[in-house]
Formats: sequence, structure tokens, C-alpha cells
Amino acid sequence: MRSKRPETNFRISHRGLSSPLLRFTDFVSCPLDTSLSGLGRKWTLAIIRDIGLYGVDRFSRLRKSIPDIPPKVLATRLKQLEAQGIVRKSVEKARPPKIVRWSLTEKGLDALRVEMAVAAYGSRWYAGDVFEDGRPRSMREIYNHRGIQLFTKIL
Amino acid sequence: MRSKRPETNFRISHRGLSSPLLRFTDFVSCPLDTSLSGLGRKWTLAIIRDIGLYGVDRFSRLRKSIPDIPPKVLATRLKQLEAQGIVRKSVEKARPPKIVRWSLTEKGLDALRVEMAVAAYGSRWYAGDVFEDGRPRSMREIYNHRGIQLFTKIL
DNA sequence: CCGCATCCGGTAAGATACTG
DNA sequence: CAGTATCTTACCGGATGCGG
Repeated sequence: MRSKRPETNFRISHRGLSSPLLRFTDFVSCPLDTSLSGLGRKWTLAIIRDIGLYGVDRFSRLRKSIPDIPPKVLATRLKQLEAQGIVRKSVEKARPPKIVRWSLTEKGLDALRVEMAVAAYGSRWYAGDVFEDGRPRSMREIYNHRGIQLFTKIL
Repeated sequence: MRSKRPETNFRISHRGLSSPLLRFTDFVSCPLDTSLSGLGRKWTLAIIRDIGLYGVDRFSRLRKSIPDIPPKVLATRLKQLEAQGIVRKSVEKARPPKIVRWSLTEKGLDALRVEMAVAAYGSRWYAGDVFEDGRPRSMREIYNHRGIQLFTKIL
């Protein structure tokens, strides 16, 4: 999308903040945009979540776990994610019905950290929809120790 | 999108991991999906980034900082983000050319944390496109102390 | 000029049926 | 079971217009 920064240049200009938020200002292209080109299309994060977090590894199971996705879109996304090295498939030739299993690569597992940040945002700002009691929750309340570990490895 | 979990139920089923990643299994709806309904549309994260991180506060400046966005889409997104309480606008009536300034609300600033996770992913896996020397970088290398603080408040 | 609104063509997504 | 094929629809992208 965008490779040049605006002239205003890496500063928070409101609420009194004025120190630069980013240490490296010499991005060739924005790392947000590059990520979004791989993860930003519709249904992509839901697919990675269901494979990686819930262990849904079959095409037909994914259709059930993501009820509104059209099979064409699911097939397209899986192909794109495979090409990106985010998911990998293993085919088991059982004559008529061939069994295909999908799993996450290391890069795909890493994308789960992004998803946890997105989900944490939802738990804070859409608690009314997310939780039965409607109370916002922090990540520490949602994820157990292993989840927190996975997440903090971002740093 | 999806409000029911699949029967496989919150377990990582590959690479030997078997402990549940999520502590709360009683989501009414998935916090990832709720977040994506607000942040998932095209250009949304770029707009929030340029307002919040770069201080771009005018319609025309946003058009320059996000060169490929059509003005219609920008206007639509700003309206949607305002309705969600993520951005807010202040109109300054300077007769003929009315000046509209956009800024982030608290909810919008919180969305920057999500973006930092997305950008960190990009810095790890698309370093060849992002950095001149092509070397992947961790968040600690990209963000300064204030950025890290902002980010770790997720926990 | 600035902040949009309108129109219009293209492409991606949705619905359904079907096949190896 | 794991996807294609086909068709329709919704959204995006690009150009242009227009009132302050």
C-alpha cells in the first residue's frame, strides 16, 4: 500500500505526547502494511485461529467451525496461506476420499500472537458481546500461563 | 462471524502441545471476530496508524499519507470509526474552507497496541521488504521505551 | 483550495450445485 | 471428503463534480 511516511514523521501529536514512538524510522516499507497483505483478507485470521488454537485440521471441519465462509473462499485462502508458508497440508491418499490435514507452520504459530492481541482488544472493548456477564477482561484473565508466554515472546 | 466453538475445543493439537491455551472457554462470541468487525475492513488500520502514530489529522493529509485510498472509502471509514468511538472529529469553521481535524479516542489509542503486534509480525517475517538491510527485528529494537510501555499494557 | 458526494466499472466475496 | 464450477451480489477503486 504505502511505502513512504508522511512528513509529520513518527510523532504522537495529541494528548500532550510528543516523544517519537518508533525507534527505527528508516523502514523501507511499513511493517503493518506488509503484514496486512498476508493476514488482512477476510476470513484469514479465523482460519488460522481454528487450525492453530482449536486444532481444526480438516476442510469440512473448518466449514463447520466457520459457518458463514463459502467453500470457494476457504479453498482460496488455504492455498494463499500455504503459498505464504503460514499453513501446510499433508495428504493421505485413502482412494476415493482423500484425507487432507491442515496445520500451522512456525510462521503461522507466530501469527497467533497477533490474533491474541486482536482478541484482547475485543475482550476490553466489546465485553458486552464477548462475555456473558459483560465485564471487560484483561489478557491475564483470558489466557493461561502458556498463552501469556506465547504472547510475551513478541518482545 | 462465528459464535460457537468447534467441538475440538481450545486445544493445540500439533507439535506436542496439548494444554488449553485459553483460560475462559465460555465466550458468548469470539473476541477476535468482534474486534475484526470494527478493525478488519480494508484501510482501517492504516487510517488509525496515520492519525495516532504519525499525527496526520486532516482529510487531505490522510489522502497523501495513504496514497492509494479513494476519497470515498476514506470518508466512509472515518464515519464508521467515529460511530465506533475510535476516532473523533473537531470542526473549525473558517468560513469557506472548513477545517476538520481527526484524532484518536482512548479506544483508538488502544487499537494502536493491536497495530504494534501486527507491525512486529511484519518486522519478523517480512524483514526483506521492511528494512534496508533485510534483517528481522524484534519489537524491542523497533519501539522505544514509551512504545513498549504502551504495548505491554495489554497484559 | 477542503471535504466530501456521485457515478460507474472491476474484482472479490457469497450462495448453491456438483464431481473425482 | 475436499474441493470446483457457475452465477449473483456487494464492495472496492478511480474519475469527476460541487458546495462551502
